[in-house]
Amino acid sequence: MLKIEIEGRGRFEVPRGTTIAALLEQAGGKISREAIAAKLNGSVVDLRTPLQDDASIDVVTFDDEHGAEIYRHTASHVMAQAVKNLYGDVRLGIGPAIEDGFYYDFHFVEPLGPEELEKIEGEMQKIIKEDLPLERTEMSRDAALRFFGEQGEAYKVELIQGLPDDAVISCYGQGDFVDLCAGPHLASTGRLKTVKLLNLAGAYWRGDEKRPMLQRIYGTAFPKKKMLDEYLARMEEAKKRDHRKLGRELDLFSFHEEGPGFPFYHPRGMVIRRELEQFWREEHRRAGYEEVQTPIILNRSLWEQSGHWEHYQENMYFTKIDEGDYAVKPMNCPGAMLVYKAGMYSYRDLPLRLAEMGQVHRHEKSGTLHGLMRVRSFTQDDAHIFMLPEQIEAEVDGVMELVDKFYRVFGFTYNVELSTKPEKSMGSEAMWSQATGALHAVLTKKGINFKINEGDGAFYGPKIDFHLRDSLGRTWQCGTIQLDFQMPEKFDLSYIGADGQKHRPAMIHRVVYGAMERFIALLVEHYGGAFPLWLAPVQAVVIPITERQHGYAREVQDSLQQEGIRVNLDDRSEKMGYKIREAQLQKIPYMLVAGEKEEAAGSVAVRQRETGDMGPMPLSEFQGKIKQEIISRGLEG
RNA sequence: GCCGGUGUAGCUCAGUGGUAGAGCAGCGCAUUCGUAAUGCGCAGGCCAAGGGUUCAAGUCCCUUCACCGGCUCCA
Repeated sequence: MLKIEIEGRGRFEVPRGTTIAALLEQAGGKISREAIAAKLNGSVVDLRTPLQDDASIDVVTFDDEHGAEIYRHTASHVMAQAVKNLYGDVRLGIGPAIEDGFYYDFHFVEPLGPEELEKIEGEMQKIIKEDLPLERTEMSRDAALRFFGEQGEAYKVELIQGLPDDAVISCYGQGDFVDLCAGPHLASTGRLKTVKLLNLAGAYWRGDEKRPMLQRIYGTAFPKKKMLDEYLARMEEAKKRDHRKLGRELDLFSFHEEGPGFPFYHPRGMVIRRELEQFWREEHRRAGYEEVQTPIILNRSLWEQSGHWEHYQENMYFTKIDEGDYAVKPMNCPGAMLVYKAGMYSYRDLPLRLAEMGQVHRHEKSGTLHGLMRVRSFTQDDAHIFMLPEQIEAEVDGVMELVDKFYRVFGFTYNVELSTKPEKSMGSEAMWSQATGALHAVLTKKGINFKINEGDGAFYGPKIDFHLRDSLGRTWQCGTIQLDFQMPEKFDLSYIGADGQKHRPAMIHRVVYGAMERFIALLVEHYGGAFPLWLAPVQAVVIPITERQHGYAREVQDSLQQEGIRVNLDDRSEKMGYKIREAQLQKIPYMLVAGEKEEAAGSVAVRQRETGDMGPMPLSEFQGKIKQEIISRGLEG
């Protein structure tokens, strides 16, 4: 008999070879119903695993770390089986679980239409009802290659060939469906409760655009119908926050066929942008930056010198002036180089922090454009820091602090990535490892959690990226800190050291917001259009109850306007309820109702967007209060 | 750029080969109202663009453009 300890349930004795599932059944209670897999001595295994030695077991349920992943991975296998049942002639790609769901990539002979999803879902239900056990089998590399080769599963064959020599090759099968898979999986298909196929998309095999494009079906699965409903409801809510929808509804910006990827800012969107810039200038002045501006169009020779001509050309726009070739800038750095070169610097002048709100143009592929998140013309809140080599760590640290300060003001949480040398790059291996090492050191020293993004650096240097999430959970790169030893070299930058000799400065490229466009898009989604007072395009609207108060309402408006408050007057011939409704929908922070009583008292009845009616308040008092709130930018102190 | 989908009034959407519709928004008139929609009326369209099939095309076919969901790429 084996002695098995079940975490939280005590010790059990079972004969050797008993499966975990059987043991859990013996243990009784909901544990056997809720178990998805088990941790056997620390590693996650199938419930169908037979026990061979004394061990301790920790049950994995849907809410545990790998629970949902295993659950949905099984769902993806069931989907693949359903697809094979329905459309025999189909080759399988890969089908992992992802955040909130799963997908499977297929190569169909005839492309699949979205109306087919329902049919596949129906077939999945059948398979679930059959409650087929998922059997794990291990096979030798040759056997596996033969097995999948005979079935014409070319992609699986490729996967097997790519496995390391010492890999255990395992398959999971349910019914007559067998898939290459490391597992673990649910014990049987019947353990799946609700599955839902969500959408259909194209995806390159192995994410490589030179390889065939497969069709990817996305879906999700939950152990309870209610959880699925909640998930779908959450997605619906998230769609309402989509900045493209709110941008139109709140009249912030627009796009036109005449300029795909080129945003048009409307007056209200422009207010947000200017407020962000103003805040940015204040903070950067405080952090020791000076501001410059460089031209949008510059001569080809500059781009050849910077390396953009060679490394970035496919993203650039070109034009001719007289007979000369010019490029529209895709980055601000070469301009900043020329600014630096216009002067003479001593080591005492460094670090020199030159900031630039620089509008750049990049030719992004048509399919990648996405509202304000991904555009072809955007303004970077750029800066180039020229410094002594020994100042690198302190400067990187300073920028990280600045980024953190900014994101905290807006209540964003972010994740950090370190991107290393890409294939297409300039500079020696030594330079790259020195620069990458420096960034790595600062991140480690600050104790920041970060992910390494192999090969994702800029062509001139490695970078630390800051990513924010949109309403649907997609992440977007915003802030970035790029360390660059290349440009100073290319442009022969120098400073005079204490020794009276010329030395080469190091340089950082960095943005905090990233791009104004993207950051605004994220703000719209983050706040659901209800901007904090200091950013709100319209901060207050005066609502007279009848025409008799129009004169007074105008006085109120004038008085607030004189104080620099963005205030509208709604003097249309509508009922108050109508005007309030509209102001609420426009997410205007304050509604100031001006009726007979208020006029007599020189007050306004204040209605706040979130809290509702706050009752009457003398106009002067409201004025002081709103001004204070604007100045504080919603921050404490 | 690639795969799939979608394009009808400012917005949201009906319209499945036989005379372009609704709600909201807009405009006009009436109404003068106390915290999320007052009533009546009037306008508003080269059905994304171009080509084709047909006696007849918003509707079927082709091409292009834009957008949406992904992939790739990136701030």
